[in-house]
Amino acid sequence: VYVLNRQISGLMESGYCEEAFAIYEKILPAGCKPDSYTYLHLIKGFCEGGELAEARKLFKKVLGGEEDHFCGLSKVILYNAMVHGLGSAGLVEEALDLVEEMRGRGFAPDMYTYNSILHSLGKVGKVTEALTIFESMADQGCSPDIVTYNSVISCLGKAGKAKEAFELFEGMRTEGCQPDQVTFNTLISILGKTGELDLALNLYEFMTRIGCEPDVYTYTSLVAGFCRANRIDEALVLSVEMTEKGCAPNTATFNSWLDGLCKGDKVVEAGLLFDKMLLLGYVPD
RNA sequence: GUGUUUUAUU
Repeated sequence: VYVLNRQISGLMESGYCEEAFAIYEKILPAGCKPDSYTYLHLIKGFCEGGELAEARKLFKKVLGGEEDHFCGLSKVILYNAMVHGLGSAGLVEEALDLVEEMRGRGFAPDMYTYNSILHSLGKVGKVTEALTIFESMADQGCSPDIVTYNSVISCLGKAGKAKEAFELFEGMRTEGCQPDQVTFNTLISILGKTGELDLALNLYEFMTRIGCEPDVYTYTSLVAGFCRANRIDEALVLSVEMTEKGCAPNTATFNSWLDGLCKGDKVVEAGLLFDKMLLLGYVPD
């Protein structure tokens, strides 16, 4: 099963749902038995591939009946994967129903469950609902962790509540939760959208100083922010700094650069950069 | 030995 599971997982990663499922169908004939990993990879892959119906079908097959194949942890992981898949597809109500179902069967939601739900609420703009759950989760035995804070900060930022996002940034520190690279990247991105670019630069320096290395997310947020504000020269300075520090750009970074060049009426240069991007083997999206 | 959650561009 291990080998076949790895194949399923690999095919799913590359978006080959059908092919992955074909491997699954070969498990029994091969004299093996699908295990919880098999179903996790299949359910997760189908969800990511937008094949929710297939994911639901498998989920029901393996957890819908009376039979009990897997240990509690495996079942919680499968529930969490399905909750996340539904939530990411914008089906928050269905995801919440599934959380109720797991509760009813005696499986307490864990950090993954809460964090997935919070993320999907943020994604559909249900900030109030997210905050309610955020504030009550500690009573349910799940104190917010770094992922929770980062997710809710991002959710507030997307809702245009930059002030509240920074209040939560303070809040997490008073609760003894150390901000990490993702926290800073999230905040820098928010500041890039509100146009508070000098504050963004302050945070960029600060994160470095306390040992959080800026990465491609940091630089792409900064470059995009400066381009948005038509401060192309500063975007360029940051781009040079990025490469000097050995941080490789990716397609999103190229998109920001192209955007900045076009905004700066340097369409010819944008064309040249695009050619260079292709030459370097980057795939435009 | 394969395990589910958070951040960037348009």
